Order: sequence, then structure tokens, then C-alpha cells
Amino acid sequence: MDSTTDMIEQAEPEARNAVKGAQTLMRALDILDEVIAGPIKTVEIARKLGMSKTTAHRLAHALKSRDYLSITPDGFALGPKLLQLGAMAESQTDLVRLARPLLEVLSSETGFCSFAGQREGDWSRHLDRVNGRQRLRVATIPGDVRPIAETGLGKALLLDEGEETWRRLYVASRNGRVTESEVQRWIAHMREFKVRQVVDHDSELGDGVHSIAAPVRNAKGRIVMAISIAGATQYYQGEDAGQLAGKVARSAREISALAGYAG
Amino acid sequence: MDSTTDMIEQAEPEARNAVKGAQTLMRALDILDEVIAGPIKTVEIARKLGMSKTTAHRLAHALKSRDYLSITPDGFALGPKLLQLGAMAESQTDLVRLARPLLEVLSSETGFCSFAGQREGDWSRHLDRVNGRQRLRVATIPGDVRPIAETGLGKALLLDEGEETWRRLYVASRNGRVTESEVQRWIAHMREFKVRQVVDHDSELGDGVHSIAAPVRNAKGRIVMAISIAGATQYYQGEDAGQLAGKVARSAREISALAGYAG
DNA sequence: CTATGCGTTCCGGTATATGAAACAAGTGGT
DNA sequence: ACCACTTGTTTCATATACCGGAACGCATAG
Repeated sequence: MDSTTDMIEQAEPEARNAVKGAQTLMRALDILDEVIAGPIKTVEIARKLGMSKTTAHRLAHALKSRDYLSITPDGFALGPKLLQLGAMAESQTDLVRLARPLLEVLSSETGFCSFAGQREGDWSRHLDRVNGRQRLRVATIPGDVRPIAETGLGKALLLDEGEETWRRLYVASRNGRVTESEVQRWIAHMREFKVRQVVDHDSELGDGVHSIAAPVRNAKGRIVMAISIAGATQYYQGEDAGQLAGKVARSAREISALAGYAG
Repeated sequence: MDSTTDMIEQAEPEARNAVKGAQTLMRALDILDEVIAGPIKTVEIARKLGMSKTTAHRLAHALKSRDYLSITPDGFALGPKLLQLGAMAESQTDLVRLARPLLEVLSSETGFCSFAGQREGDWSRHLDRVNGRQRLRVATIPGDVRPIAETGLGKALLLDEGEETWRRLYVASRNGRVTESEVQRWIAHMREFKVRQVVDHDSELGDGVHSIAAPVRNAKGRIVMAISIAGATQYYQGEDAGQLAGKVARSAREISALAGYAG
């Protein structure tokens, strides 16, 4: 590298305004961003984005001429073209493929195996796995199906469910052989997982497997997948539990962003 | 108006290229349109749209920097931002409100009452009505629910269903009091309606009501609503049946476009 | 090694986008 | 009736944002 850059590492992660030579386009997209929040008038657009009334008018109407915006009594609103594009993007988007690179990073950073899976009724299906660097590996392979309350991945898929559902699925996973106090403890844990949006799971099968999982949300905010890292309990010795959980959660958020989640 | 315009009615309905002063934006949206068809490389974009490699590169990357496009091994694909915009547009879109103006045109052009409704299981619910100019009016009001096989609107909602479903719903609507040959005749009619994407319906209740209905599709191509015109049988005397059907079908297609349907 | 295809960067000239200003049209207040 | 105010629309001279040609980097292939 050249000597002027190694003094201060410009941390700026190459933001939106990095691209030059497309001012008009960028401004138009800024307008779209404003309209996302709800119908908005020309003057308000100009004010918020610091452009002249003229420009706001011209660009908004250009977008309208292409059906990206529509005109309502309350000003501009999102147009039908976006419905079409959204539907097409959805059909072109393969969540597992999108998640793959993130899972690889997760495994290489943590050393654990990482997984992706989705809900199928009362079951969770594993869709993808990336191996870590550890000698002992969780055996689960893509395609495997497990009772949803029995795995960390499954619990992450359940975070938006009500407590009655939690109870039902937990009891089912234990074949009904469970005391009320066990159920209460389990639900209390789920509450905490829900707040943190991360699941910490110790297998109740006594096989010494521990996993950390987090939900992935789509553009509508629905949980459509979950990812996890998993490995033998002893591998967690000496690891910073909070940091591991943070990494899983961050990866899940990144995948969510790729899936169009805005929140 | 001024005297220069009344000679030749410029039929041009103000196309996309009408808007001036947004070349960059328009070209970028052209690129999006190309990507809809599937992943595409920079050079291919430039070739198809007749722009320089440089420009295609710059605009595509500008769109990518805003997540409207993503980069795949096969070139540019639709990006996550479109998932978000699509979901938001969907939540902002009220089909009934969109359909209203079209229903009003339909009624004023034909004189008949017009209706909009959607499917609820084995029933069809009327959501909106616009009165025509006729003395005799169909009594149906918004909120009314009817067996789905019993109305023109309902049949339009069923056009994408299989023949077994048609049979089941027809038999149910007749409380089982129906011969096999009647069923066959009914299904034969439905087949024809499906081809024409227009339903011609004579009430089997013997109340002298006739209706013409057509399905409305959303961005994913699913039938999500239907519209119809209805009135006493005698009002259809002297009307061109094909022309009426055409008007209903065209209105339905226009509403579908507002709902993001591309086909 | 040359050839070919694609992505990327650079740069000068000009088509193009910009904002000020004025106009149009509606709303509400006095 | 008039004015004050708001929002949408059009016009226009100017500055600059955008364009395309050219050249470079980097593959893959013959």
C-alpha cells in the first residue's frame, strides 16, 4: 500500500454516497426511502432531502411514470411496480444460498460447526451445515428433522410464538414426561431468549452438546429461518459466552438484511 | 382548449419517456427491468439497452450500493431492498380502495351495478359496490356472503382451482340435489370461463339476475379478488355481450396491474 | 505468446440536471 | 371580496453531473 494510507485506517465502510456519477439516481432513491414511511407530499420531500421543489417534483413524477410511486390524496405512495419487483426478488432469493457465506465466516471465526434450518410444523429441518475446526462434531446433517423444542435452532424459530405454544411443543418433545416446574423453568428461559433474540441451548438428551442460535427474519418481519453454532460442551470452556452469542446474533441480523428485513 | 390540438387527438397516452430531466434515473430503472428476467452481466445490460459499458457499470453499481441489486456469479440479480419495498408497498396497498375508481368507470360506462369481492374459504364476500343507472338493482351489499359457486364473482375467484374443487363446491351450493349431467355441464362452462378469464353467470335461483365477472391477480399471479357487473336479465337485451365481457375483463386487468400483476 | 471477454478506472466535452422565479389553483381567514 | 398562504407546475439560463471513448487489469483459452 502507499504510505499515506497506513497512518490512519479510514474506517469508513464505503457508504452509500461512495458511488459517484449518479446523483440523479441517488436522489430518486432517497425519495423512495422517504415514501417508505408512508404517503408524503412534494414539498415535504424537498424539505427533508434538502433539494429544490422543482427537483423533488421532477424526480417523483419520473418515478411515478414508471409506477414506482403512485399519487394519493395524501401525496406520493409506493407504487405497483414495487409489488412486482418484490415478488420477483422473492422468487429469485434463495435464503440458504444467501446464508452460506455468513455461516462460513461464523465457523471460521468461532471454530464451531454452524447450521441453518427452518420450521416445518412442529419440527425443525436442518438445511445446511458448515464444519468448524473441532475434532468432535455434531452429527446433524442437512435434511435432518428434529422436534422443534428439542434443538437450539428450533427454539430460535419459536421466539415469536405464544407461551401456550411453547408449553405444548415442550411437553410434546418430552413425550408428556415432564413436571409443571420443569415446564415453568423452560418457559422462563424462552422468555429470556426472546428478549435477547439469542438462544442458549443445552441438549436435554445428555449427550454433552451445546448450541447458540438466532432467528432470521424476512422483509415482513416473520421468522423464516434460524442459524446456530453447535459443539461439545467442553469446547465452550474458555470462550466468552456473550461474545459467541453476539457473533451468532450479528450473523443472523446480516442474513435478515439480505432477506429484506429492515427493522 | 387551443385550436392546434383539436385536429388530431394525440392518442399517445403519455408514455414512460415523456418525463424529461431524469435520464440517469430512467436508464437505471431500465436496468432494473432487465434484471427482472434473471441474473444478467454488465456487458449484456449495455448491449440490450444500447448504452456504453461504462454507464451500465456505473449505474448497476450505484443500484447495488443501495441494495436494489446484488451481485451473483451469474451477474446482477434483484437485491434485498426490493424485498423490503415490496413488503411495504403490499402493506400500504388497499385493493378495494384501488379498485373503486375502476368500478365507477365500469358502472358509468355500462349502466350496471358493479361489485368487488374476495374469497373466504368456500364463500365469497362482497366488499364494495357501485350503483349503475338502472331502476332494478341487485340487492347485494358490501359485507354479504354467498356460497362461492353460486355467484359470478365467486366463480371468477375459482378459475385457478382444480376440477375436483369445482365439483365439490358446486354440489355443496346445490345441497347435493344435483345430477351428474348437471355437474358435467357446469364444469364444462367453468372450463370455458377459465380460457376466456371471464365468467358469464345466470343465477340458478331463478331470480332473473345475470352477472359478468373477472378475476383480479396480485404480483404473484394469485387470484386475490374479483369484480363483476350484475343486473336484471332483460337489461342485457340489445347489449353486445362480448363487448360487456371485454370491459369487465379489461377493468380487472387494470386493477391487477395496480396490484403489481405483470403477466 | 496472442486473442478474447469482462470488469474497472480515467478524463474531457457537452448533454443534462439543477434551482430561482413566476404562474396556477386551491384553501382558509378577515 | 380580498389577501395570505400552501402546494403543484412550468420555464429558463447556468453549472456540472453524466456520458462514452480509451486504456488498463485480469482472467481463460487456443
